[in-house]
Amino acid sequence: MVNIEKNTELTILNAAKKVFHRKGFDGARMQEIADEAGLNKALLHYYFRSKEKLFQAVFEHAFSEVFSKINDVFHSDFTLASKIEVLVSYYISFLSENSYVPWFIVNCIYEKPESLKHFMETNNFAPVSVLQMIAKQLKEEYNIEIDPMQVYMHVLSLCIFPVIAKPMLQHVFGMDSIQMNNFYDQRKKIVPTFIANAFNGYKK
Amino acid sequence: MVNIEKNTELTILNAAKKVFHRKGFDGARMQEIADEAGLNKALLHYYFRSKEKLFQAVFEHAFSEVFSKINDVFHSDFTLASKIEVLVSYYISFLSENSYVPWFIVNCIYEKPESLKHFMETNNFAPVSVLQMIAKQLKEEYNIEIDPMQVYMHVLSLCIFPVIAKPMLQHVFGMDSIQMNNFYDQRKKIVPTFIANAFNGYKK
DNA sequence: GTCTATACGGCGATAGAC
DNA sequence: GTCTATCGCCGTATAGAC
Repeated sequence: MVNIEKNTELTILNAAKKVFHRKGFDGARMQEIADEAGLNKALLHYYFRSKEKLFQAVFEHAFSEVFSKINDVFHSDFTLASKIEVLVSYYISFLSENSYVPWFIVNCIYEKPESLKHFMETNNFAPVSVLQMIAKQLKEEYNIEIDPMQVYMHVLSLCIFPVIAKPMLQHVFGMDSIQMNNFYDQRKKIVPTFIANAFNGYKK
Repeated sequence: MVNIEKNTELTILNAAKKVFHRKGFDGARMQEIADEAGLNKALLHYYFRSKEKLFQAVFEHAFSEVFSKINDVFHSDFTLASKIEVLVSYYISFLSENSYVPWFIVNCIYEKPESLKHFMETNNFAPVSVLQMIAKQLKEEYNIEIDPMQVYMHVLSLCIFPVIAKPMLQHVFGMDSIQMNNFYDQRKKIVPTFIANAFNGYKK
């Protein structure tokens, strides 16, 4: 592999990202990361003391990439339906092109829950305000009073699960890559419509 | 641990189930399974030749437990809304009490896709007929014509993802076990209502 | 900073006594 | 069938030359 990056540290980090995303923590090998980076195994330990530390760096990057978007969108100034439309569209695009990311995050949380705890402590991430925002808009725009956490879960589920299940769709239903792309592309319209229809259903 | 089971093979299988579900394939240790079973490591190899074979046995059990229910319900004789209500209620109960199962299955599919392939080949599992059934009922009962795979994914997503995300809910929102139980219990009503509302929304 | 060589431990698997 | 002891490999981490 050609070393395009300016410095070695970044080369290692990018290689580690690829390998951890493919294999998870236990499955990844320092040797494989070294090969991917076109460097020597000893260098990984020179820059990041241990496999653990290297993993932590990769995890935090992936986690904030996914979760910062939610905060941004929900604290903007649009209707709930618009916010959901933007969020769903963004997620389905981003995640279906990086389909290892949601698996990676979920996998981390089961394999190494300390990673998430560490992330939560260092970045002071405040997801509760998102819930308050949802509750407020549900009440004002639809006159619905249900646990905003439930709605939050509906939205995340409909975006994230189908991406996690990608390999299952391939193997169980034999979908090829063109069918997959169509499927995710259609979902960008279908999911916001589905949610909006559901909200309107409560009104009557 | 007390050996309650009749035969050793079953003792090992149950221990293996617990450990694989906790740690995944790479994370699990044959020693840990032996300890969990209250038996010796060598015995695992006596009954199941290798770690691989033992894993395969555990995987197939978990996978068929989850997927056979879908087939049963969708080939029954009720309205689509009723089917979904039954399925959602069953899944949320079963999965929230066995929250490692969905993670385990997803994890397997990323870590060892051959496992799924092997399962599909030995049990001739036909999920396409479920899709045809959904399409038929959507048309007849709601006059909706959308890709049934999309609807199928909506249902699975809303059931399975919140269970996969359980550890995230605990760590990010600090929910305790009582709050979690309430949350999943409420979902049994909220999700079928949500879906039914959405379907009715297409009518107008 | 980057490399080669190697120490050290852990884990899957097997041999062999009972 | 069940156990103890041990082999042999592989993977993380480090020592040390350049």
